[in-house]
Amino acid sequence: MSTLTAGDRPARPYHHGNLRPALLAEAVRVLAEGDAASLSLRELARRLGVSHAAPYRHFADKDALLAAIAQQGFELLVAQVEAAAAQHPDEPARELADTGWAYVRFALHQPQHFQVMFGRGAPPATAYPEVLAAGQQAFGRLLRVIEDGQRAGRIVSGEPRELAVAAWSQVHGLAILLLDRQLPVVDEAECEALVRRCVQIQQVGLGR
Amino acid sequence: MSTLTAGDRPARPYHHGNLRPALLAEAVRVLAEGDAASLSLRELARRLGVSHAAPYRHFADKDALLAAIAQQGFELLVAQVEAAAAQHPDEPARELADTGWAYVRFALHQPQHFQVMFGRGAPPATAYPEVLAAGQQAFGRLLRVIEDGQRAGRIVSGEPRELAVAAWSQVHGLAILLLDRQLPVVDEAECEALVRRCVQIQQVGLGR
DNA sequence: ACCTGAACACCGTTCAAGT
DNA sequence: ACCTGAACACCGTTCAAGT
Repeated sequence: MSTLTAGDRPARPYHHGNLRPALLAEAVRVLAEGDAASLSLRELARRLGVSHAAPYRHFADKDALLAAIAQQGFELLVAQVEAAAAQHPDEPARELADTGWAYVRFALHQPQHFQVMFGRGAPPATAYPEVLAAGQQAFGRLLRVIEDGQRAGRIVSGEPRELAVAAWSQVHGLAILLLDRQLPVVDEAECEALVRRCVQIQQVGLGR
Repeated sequence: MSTLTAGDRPARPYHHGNLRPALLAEAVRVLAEGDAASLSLRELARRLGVSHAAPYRHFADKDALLAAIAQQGFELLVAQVEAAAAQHPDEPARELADTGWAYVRFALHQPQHFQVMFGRGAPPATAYPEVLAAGQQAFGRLLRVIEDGQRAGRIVSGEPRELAVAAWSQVHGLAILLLDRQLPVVDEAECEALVRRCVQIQQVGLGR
């Protein structure tokens, strides 16, 4: 009874060794169906066939679990933005537009991560230095696009950090409003069109 | 014992009549110290000296209470944006900048309302038609600024709704990032400078 | 009409104790 | 080293019963 014969599959494969990654993966799965507030450590433990106290061996508390997911998210975001920016390195306008759309697409495709990274029940990033660092790396990537564009004479001169904040806040706002369903958009194609149009407006200028 | 003499103050003034507004006011007070997730109906009831079941006489559930606060928030926002926009009706660039700053200032000064209106544990606006309508009224106010500017020849031509979305997402992104402390800003003066600079960048155009 | 008290099914977190 | 089980102090929500 207490030993497994060859044909048996262990009923709870997470008992030893990989509970931490299993908790993270399961959390992302649960987040896909709800928000961070309705995610519970007890439910994760239940799903993984482990006692409700077991997660506390791997995470100090619920916020620490969320912070780990946020960090993961920033790494994914950096990778995707990087890939988008790399496609047209000598067309700054297009590079910026692709970068912006990659940002919003990430928010729409990985809402679980995005929601934990920003807004709602997200743990205050300031309390988790690794998360803060991951976020700044993503910002740094955008900064490079701006600086390259300035060198190529295709982006207005000015403090690059300010221009990057302007560009970031634009796409960040779009991502949030789209996720909150505050904009009348039905499918992803419409999303992309809207985002590219807004980025274009920002490039050309709203005033006259 | 069971009657109040002239000098007595009733220990629980909310027992009859005004529990609903009292709950809303107390909720805003509690939200000032935490987020929507950590607001509890039981705590509100406790603070108001009422049983934990009493709130359910006035709100179907916790989300309904939050939706009522969100609606209040949209009304406040519309009033403040309206006041800002009215100051320089014949200088569209300035009007747009003032409107944008009024939006972000609202988010910074009334974070309790802003958080419930957008993101985090906010009740899905789609479930509360009054909230949706209040939000659209705010958007409509911005739309008017854009259209007036176009008529005056100071804002680029194009679909006004698209231009309004671009402007909205810009300031909305700024508001969220500032509230999340993702931007290195220390006081309100710096916030205002940053917001006005971003709005200016959007007006002049990022590209060249 | 409005409020109470008990009840149910949940949480996060801690801690002694087990293997 | 990692996990369990009981325990504590909370939740949201419902419902019979009180005034």
